This record gives sequence, C-alpha cells and structure tokens, in this order.
Amino acid sequence: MRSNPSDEAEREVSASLRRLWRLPAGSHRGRPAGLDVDRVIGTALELADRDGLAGATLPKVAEALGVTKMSLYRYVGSKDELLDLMSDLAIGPPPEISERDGWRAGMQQWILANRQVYERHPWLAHLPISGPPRGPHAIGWMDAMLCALRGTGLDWRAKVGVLNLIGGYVRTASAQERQLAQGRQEIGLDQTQSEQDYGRALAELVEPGHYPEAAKLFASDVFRSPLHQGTDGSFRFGVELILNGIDTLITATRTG
Amino acid sequence: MRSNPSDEAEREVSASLRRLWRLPAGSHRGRPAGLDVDRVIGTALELADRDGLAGATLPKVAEALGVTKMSLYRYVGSKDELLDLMSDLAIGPPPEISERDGWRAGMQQWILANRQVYERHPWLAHLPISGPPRGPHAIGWMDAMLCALRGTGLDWRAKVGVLNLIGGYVRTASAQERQLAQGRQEIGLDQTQSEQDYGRALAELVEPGHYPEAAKLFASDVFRSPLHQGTDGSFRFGVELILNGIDTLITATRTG
DNA sequence: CTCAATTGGCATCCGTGAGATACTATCTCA
DNA sequence: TGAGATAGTATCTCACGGATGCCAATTGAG
Repeated sequence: MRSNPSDEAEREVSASLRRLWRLPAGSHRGRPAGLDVDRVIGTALELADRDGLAGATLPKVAEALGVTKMSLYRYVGSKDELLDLMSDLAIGPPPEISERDGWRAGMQQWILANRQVYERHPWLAHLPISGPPRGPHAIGWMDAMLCALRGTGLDWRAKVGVLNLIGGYVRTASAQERQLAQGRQEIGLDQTQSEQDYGRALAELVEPGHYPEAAKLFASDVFRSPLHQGTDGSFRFGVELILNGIDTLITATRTG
Repeated sequence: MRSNPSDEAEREVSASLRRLWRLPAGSHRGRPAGLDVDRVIGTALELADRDGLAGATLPKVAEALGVTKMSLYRYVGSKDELLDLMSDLAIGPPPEISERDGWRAGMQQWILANRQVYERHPWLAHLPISGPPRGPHAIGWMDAMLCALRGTGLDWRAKVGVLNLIGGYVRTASAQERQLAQGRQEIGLDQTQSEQDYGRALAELVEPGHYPEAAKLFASDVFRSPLHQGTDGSFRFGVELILNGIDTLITATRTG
C-alpha cells in the first residue's frame, strides 16, 4: 500500500529542505555518523571545481571520501539533491552592499560579486535550473539585492522581477563565456581566435540572400576586432542596459 | 601516430557544421543510406516533445526508427551533436517581422514567437548552452532580430549585445516556468498552489534577523496572491524592462 | 558482366553512472 | 546488558554512450 503521494512529496520536500538549511536531526541514538553533509558536499564541490561537473558523480565523491557510494545516500538523498546542496554552498554568503551610494551602485556591487562566484565555480552556471532560490545562501543573495532596492519605491512584484532578470542574466552570460573559453582550450586556440574562427566559418555559410542582416554582421569585423574581445565588455553592456531599464521603471513608478 | 589535434578538431567542426547546414556529401558509391539526418533528428525531436529530454537518447531514437543504436552514429556523430541538430530543427524558421511598426513592435513579435517555440518544445530551454548560434534556423532568428533593429542606429556590437540579452532572457524565463510547471504536476498540486507552498515553506525558514528584506517579501502576499499567478505577467515585466533599456540606449546613441 | 572498392547496418563488448535491496557493524538508551 | 536505532557495505539491476569489428549491399571501373 502506497501512502498518499501528496504526503510523500511533502515529506520529501521537507527532508531536502532540512538538509539544505542544516536543521538538526532528531535522534542521537545508534551508530554515530562518520561523515556529515558538509564534508560530502564540500568534497563534491572541490571535485567539481577541479574536474567540472563530470567530476562530481556519486562514485567519485565516495572514493574521495574513502567510503562506498551508497553511504552517501544517507546524506544527500539523490544526485539532484547533491547538486542543489553544492549550489548553495558554492554561491556562498552574499556581498556586503552599502546602501548609501544609491541603488545603482548597490546593484553593480551585487552583479560583480555574483559574476565572481561563477568565475570561481564555472560549473555552477551550467547546472539545470532548479526553480526559485531555496537555500540559505541563495536567500541571502536575494536579501542583499532586495536591500539594494529598498529605497527605490518599487513594489515586491517588481523587485522579484528585477531579481529574476538580473540573476538570470549574470548566470547565462557567465555560462556562455565559460562555454567559449572551454571551446577555445579544447581546440588549443588562443584567446580571440575562437571567435574569429566562428565568424569566418559562418561568414562562408550565411548567404546575403537568405540572411541579409546577419550576412552583413558576419561580413563586418565584430568577431575579428579586438574590441569585441574580452567578453567583459559585452557583459557590462547588458548590465548597463538592464540598469537603465530599471531606472526608467523607477522614475515611472515615482511620477505615475 | 595521431594527426595534428588542430587538424582533427577543424575537420570535426567542419563535419558537424556540414550536417547542420545539410551540405551534400561527397561520394555516391556504396550502399545507399536507408536513413537521413532529417529522419533521425525528426524522430528524436518527437520523442523529446513527448517524453522530455530523457526520451531522446540514442537507443530510444534507434528503437523508434527500427534500427540499432550504432547505425545512428553514421548520421549524428555523437550525442551532443544530436542535441545540436535537434535544437536547430526545433527552433524552426523565424517569424515574419514587419518593420513598419517600429523596432519595439518588431522585438515584441520576435520575443512572442520565440517564447512559443519554448512552449512547443519545453526541453529546448533546458539544454546545456552550446555557444553562439550556428545552425541555419538559429541564424535565421538572429537575422530576424537584426532586421527589427535595422532602423535603430545601433552599431553591430550593441545589436549583438541586445540579441544575447533577449535570447537569454526568453530562454531562462521559459526554463524556469517549465520547471515550476513540472514541479507542480509531479506533486499533483493545482496551478497556483506550488508557489503558495514555496512561499509558506520559506516563510518559516527565513528569519527577519538574518534576512530582513527577504523576510518581509515572504511575509507579503506576493506568492499567495493571484496577481503573481500566471508567470506570463512576470515574463512581460522583464520584456518591457529590457525594451525600455534598449530605448534609452537608442536615444542616447542618437543624441550622443 | 564482373569484381573490388566503398559505404550502410548490425552484434557485441566495455566502462560508467544512478539507484534499490538486503545485509552487517556499531552505538545509545533503557 | 541487550534491543532498537542508526551507519556503512556488498551486490544487483538497468540504462546510457561509445568503440570495434564483421557482414551485406551497391555501384562504378575495367
């Protein structure tokens, strides 16, 4: 006889949330544990930082810890939960944001810090998206941005929208950068040659008849010039664009 | 003796690009092929639409086609390339965008159409990001947006930035929506109850001491009110914000 | 017309990963 | 001190991606 699926799901959610938030377990009887959640996800994080996501499999984590892989299921429940826990650990505590310099400076601090997180843990941006923030660190970052937006007069709905938008942008931009970087190093090209290769290969395929504007783009020197190099410029372009959008939203809210 | 890795990589890239763009093969001798790339990725796409990304494995595609899985390697080269090919097929041809109504209307058409693509193929947004657009359809979408931006006076660098930003936004927003939806249906909750659950569970964990603003957020009714329901509103919020940012960029470019 | 080169398709094998079950080892509380 | 609870292990299943090698079919050159 199976229990009510709703009950089951709720219990499951609670269990993973309990682990995420490090709520103490109930009993102290029985054989004492040789490991704990933090050691498990800590070594998993080290492996992921060193070997990428492929290095953070349950067998490999278990081997690094000197136990069998099935032991880990006492601590993480499933592979997906391991990734969830790793995410929150990797994000780390949010930056201290000074609210004195205005919301825009605060947002820039947040974005810069968030970007550095993805630089430190390149695998993080490539995880499958697992819904809204749930872990303590993720909520901390959420809180930090909400603090930066405190004086803007936006309502909660708008603030959540901004949070989603910016978080998503930093994530995808970091992921794409990482993708390009590892594409480069796999082939063994130097810094800018990969983009040049991309531009050159596509320039041959993109016919002006079918793709008038795209053909002009690939015929231009955007992918060849060193200006476009250092995708950092491209990243900041998007940031400023979004911040400008927020700005008009704020003024519209104040005047409207 | 291994060949030069650079040569090898270049040949490999060319082969996959050739398949992506359906360039004709060289020879006509030997046993004629019983399959072709389009049939393979077509059934793979059907399986993915029906069963999600988990349904589009090489063995399952082979079974659906009535061949063994190793036959497919004559057509797709690897699992990653299969996903690449599927992506471009799923994206499909870009929408016809009328340039008469101004860039903003054109962008909205593009965004709406792109969003519908992700609705039709929910797995598409969950694919690992594989660099800038390379396939013929992807280039077509690129071209369509560039056409919509033709009269704006932006330079190529800015247009590419806008392209990245908007494409990434639609993608992640769709992915998150899908994530929420399938989380709902797995547990068996109705439309809005999942978000309510999220808000309630987090409200218990988020202490005002540690997370002052986030605590206020979860104490508010944002996740409970039907206003926030239908993430469509949230999606359009982000769209308008980005479009406003583009607007200020355009006027700044014109006046500057 | 024939045969060899060329190409498509299949059987078999391997390594890896996630996960389930059933078992043993160890500790704490009564 | 023993009984129940908890930690860790041994072993199994299943699925996936990928490599190798063989056979079959077909076609073009002589």
